[in-house]
Amino acid sequence: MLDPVSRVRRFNRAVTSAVGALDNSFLGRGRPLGAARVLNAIGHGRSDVAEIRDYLGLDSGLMSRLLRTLEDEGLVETTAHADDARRRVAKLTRTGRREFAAYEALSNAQAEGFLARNAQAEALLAAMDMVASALTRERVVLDEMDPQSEEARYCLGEYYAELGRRFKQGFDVSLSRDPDAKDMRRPRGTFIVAMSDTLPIGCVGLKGTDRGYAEIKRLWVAPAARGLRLGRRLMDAAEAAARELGIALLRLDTNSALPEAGQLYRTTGWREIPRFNDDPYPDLFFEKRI
Amino acid sequence: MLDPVSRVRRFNRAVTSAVGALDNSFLGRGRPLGAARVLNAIGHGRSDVAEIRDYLGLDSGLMSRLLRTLEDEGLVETTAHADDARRRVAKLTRTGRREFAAYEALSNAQAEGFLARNAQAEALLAAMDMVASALTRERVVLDEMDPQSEEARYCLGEYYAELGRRFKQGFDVSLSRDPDAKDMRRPRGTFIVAMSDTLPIGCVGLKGTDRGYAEIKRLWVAPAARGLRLGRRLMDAAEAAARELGIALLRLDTNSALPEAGQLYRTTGWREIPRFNDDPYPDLFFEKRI
DNA sequence: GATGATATCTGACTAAAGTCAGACATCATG
DNA sequence: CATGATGTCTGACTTTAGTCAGATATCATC
Repeated sequence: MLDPVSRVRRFNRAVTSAVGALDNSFLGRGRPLGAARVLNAIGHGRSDVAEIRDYLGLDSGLMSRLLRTLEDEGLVETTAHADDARRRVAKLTRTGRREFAAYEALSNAQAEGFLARNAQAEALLAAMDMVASALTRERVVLDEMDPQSEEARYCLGEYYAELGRRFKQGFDVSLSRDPDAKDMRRPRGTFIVAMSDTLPIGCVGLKGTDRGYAEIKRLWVAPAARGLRLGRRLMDAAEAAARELGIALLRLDTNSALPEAGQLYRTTGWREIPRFNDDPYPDLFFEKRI
Repeated sequence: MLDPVSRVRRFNRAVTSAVGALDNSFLGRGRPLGAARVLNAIGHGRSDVAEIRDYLGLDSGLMSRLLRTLEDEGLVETTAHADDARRRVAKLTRTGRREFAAYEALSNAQAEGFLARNAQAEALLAAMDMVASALTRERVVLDEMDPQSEEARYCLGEYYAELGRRFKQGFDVSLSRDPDAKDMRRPRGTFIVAMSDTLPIGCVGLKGTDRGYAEIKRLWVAPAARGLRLGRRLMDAAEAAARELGIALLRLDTNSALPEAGQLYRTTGWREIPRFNDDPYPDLFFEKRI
């Protein structure tokens, strides 16, 4: 009853019935679930027919028929793909967008209802983030993004907030050497965000300099995503990007108040070096030749 | 993307696909999901056909046919109910138990695999408990149980551990007036456990005395279940039980290090009274006439 | 023991989901 | 431009799920 496996299974039972309830509310719009799922996949930006089929795990025959019924209802239009006329691209018509919005409203209402029923919403959301991150860990994708994109700014905000909590003296961005966004764009550097579905759960910056090396900056992993070895994946991706950009030497600075970071660097081929800048926050400096 | 509703919806998507994967592994045993579900419901102790039908939300015709296919496979036997021959009772045959065990093994393997893939298992399990409790809050049932049952002892263990964390000086059960189990059994008193599915998530004891009042003891709500107003429900149930037992006056002691408890008592008709025992831990005393 | 209620079962459906083989157009390649 | 590969579509299925109207047996009650 109380062993870990039972707890996981209790969780499974609880969410199974919640998921079933949401499916039921979708049926309320008088369309079989299969068609509703295709409509929603298109609404969420999946346009390539093969991609949708793959995402929903449908047979090509079935997929084709579902698309046909949506076309007959006037909700979807399909056209040949611009680069390859064998492939088909689906998009919503005006009516289709309206119908999609109705499904979105159902989903949102369900989520809002759930939140409204529960006090302690923040603790609950943090728990849901954690579970969702663990469930989708195989599907975390690392995307290179502009350091001023919404996703990147979210990560950086969380990162600064965490430093503020972790450092005894707090953390004030303006005192730190805040890297210029332009140094973290190709071809000088890059900025990588780890996305779990639509939620950014980690980031790392590669900042180009004119001093014969590039710096790793802003490595952050969301609390909900710790234990998934995401820090390592982000560092690997940053190194790979550096190699692509012809960078041979990497440096970084960190603080001993972040022991898990130091640990990661030490076990992945970085070696400690003397201070190489005058930023007030770091007290540990590393270098890696790649 | 980052608003609460989106986070809930991301969670929904994550668990939807996890649930789908488990359903798929069930299909691997060559039996449609409907039949597998009935078999598993019986295996988990639901024997009454009407109860299973209700639990799974099936039409009586469909239920009947699913039972027939399981009987034809030799997995299930149905007999008339001892008290009412209209009702049917299903039980697994020897082969049925073996088949049920195979499904259990699949579920367990899935859960174990999930746990094995994730470090930080305890944090993750706590998060899953919290989410599951929130999802099933309408289905929390309060059961009177023996204070020495496994469920009760689990609750008490968690309760003591929490006091140890909350009290500056720690908490040692042996120093406290640990109520005798026999005082928390009918007809002197009772012990109530809040069960969410198979997990105990809260408890309260009603301890009979020979001093003209009964005491409320061991009110505990699992961290994962806070915010569900469970404390209030437990107290209401304890009062109702006291009334049933002809008890007119209730007392309890608590500690100001547990502010949410004091808050609950004050808002539910309890009034503070002078110390009425010499237990070293409490510093607040309440009374309520019912 | 007649009567209405209850629990299950059967027959006769429909709808939805899924499978599979081939048809057809298009693509990449030599 | 012939050839094999790829992506989608159609037709012809099967299986699963679900619905509904009686039929049948049993129960509680008068």
